[in-house]
Amino acid sequence: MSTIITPRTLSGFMELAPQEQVLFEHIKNVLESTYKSFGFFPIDTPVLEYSEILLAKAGGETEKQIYRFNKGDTDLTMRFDLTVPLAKYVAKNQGEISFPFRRYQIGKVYRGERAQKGRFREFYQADIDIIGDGELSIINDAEMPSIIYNVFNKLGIEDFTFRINNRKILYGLFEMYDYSDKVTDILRVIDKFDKIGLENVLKELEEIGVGGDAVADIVSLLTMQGTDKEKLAALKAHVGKNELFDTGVEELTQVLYYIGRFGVPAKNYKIDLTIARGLDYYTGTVYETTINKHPEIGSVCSGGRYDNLAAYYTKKQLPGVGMSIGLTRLFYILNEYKYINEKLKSPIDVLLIPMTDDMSKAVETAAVIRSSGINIQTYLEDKKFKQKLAYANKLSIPYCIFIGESEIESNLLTVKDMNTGEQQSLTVEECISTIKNGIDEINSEKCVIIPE
RNA sequence: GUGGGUAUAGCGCAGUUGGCUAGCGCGUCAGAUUGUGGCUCUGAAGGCCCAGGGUUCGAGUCCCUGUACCCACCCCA
Repeated sequence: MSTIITPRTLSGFMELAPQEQVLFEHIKNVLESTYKSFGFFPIDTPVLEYSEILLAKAGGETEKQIYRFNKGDTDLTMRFDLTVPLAKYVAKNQGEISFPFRRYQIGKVYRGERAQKGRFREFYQADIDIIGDGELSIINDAEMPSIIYNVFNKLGIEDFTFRINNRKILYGLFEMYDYSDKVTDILRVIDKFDKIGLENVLKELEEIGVGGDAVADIVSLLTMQGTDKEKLAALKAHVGKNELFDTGVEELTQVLYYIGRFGVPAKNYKIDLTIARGLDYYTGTVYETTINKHPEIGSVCSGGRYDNLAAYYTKKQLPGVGMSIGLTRLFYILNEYKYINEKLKSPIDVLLIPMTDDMSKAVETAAVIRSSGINIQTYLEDKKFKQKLAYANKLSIPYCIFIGESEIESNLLTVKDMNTGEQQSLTVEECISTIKNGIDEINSEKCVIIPE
């Protein structure tokens, strides 16, 4: 015998059991249908691109985390997000696209970093972006979270918070105080405020050579507690000294004004001036979203506004705004903490169990039932009756139909509801409507059930 | 890339001061008068104890090296 190779999967690559995969697909479908309901078209771009395309802007951290290799003379890179490929796509097809261009894309992306709890090397992103031709209304920045709100709402996730900021405020503020050259470092430290607290933030800032009263003032402004109104008021007190800052404050005010009009409840969003992250192409509004019960896993949906995404590929000015759900991470949280509705884990509605040697009646009946839109499998193997039932049970199939001699004789089917254990004799038509009602009831349930 | 931890059955884990013929739970498979699953009971299959070297009469247990994985940092969805 030849050598056995241990079957194993790379670290950081999620591989699901079939029943979990069904739940994953359910969630994915909710995202997709919701995105469509807001007027987004799907696109799909390759997993591999020329390195020069994907790395046009990159540099720094992203470059280190990239999967890159050569095939022959071609320098290839695996996409690490869906936004850069979108930029290429829009630049390449700008002649055919009708602006504003609303597209969604759900696909796997790759980052060669160390895997961790809730952090993967291969993961799904579910992006929505709106790209404008030359200009794009700030109101789009308020619509974005409302779309994600709808997604979460449909899934059954209610306890989450959009944390919203505007980078112009941050950049303007640091311009005011002549710290422009150190913005990136400063923001990285301030971003840790939630984790390490005010004192450590100030200490770390001093370590990177940024200290004094001016810095303390900025930090206390950015980390101030209070309502959104109070934060906006505090920001407005600084208006008039820096144009960029003023624009940022104005934009944030607009976004906050409209987000409620788009139907997002006040409990689901707030200003957080310490948010600065996301890839560095963001230039205005930025968002981060956390499931309130599991902040340790990090953001499940981030995004923001970019003034000119495709600058590397075209001279045309193409501003956009987008958000991206980290679907793999979201699923990981929901699955890990058993928040997913187990009732949805079978793609099979009915298992038809024949009890005669001749299966013709069973096979024919299954075809009739299937044509009515019910997912049905016929159990064809020669096993004991209880094993057939156990099979249905293990796969969480909600209904079984038995066809034996007495059923053939009476021309009625025995239908068993696997949850209640109840059985009844029904005609094919009755059987179809009974099962359909049951299935509809199950499918109307939410995917996610998070206990209080 | 930096720091810490872990490596024993498909999965989750025990293995006490070196004495192992290596166990337990879950899962898998098979049975408990052959048209009724989940619960229970009985039984079975399944391990080069991560790899290589060393100490020892004797190593799953101790030491060294390597590798893989996990956690944290960094960064991010």
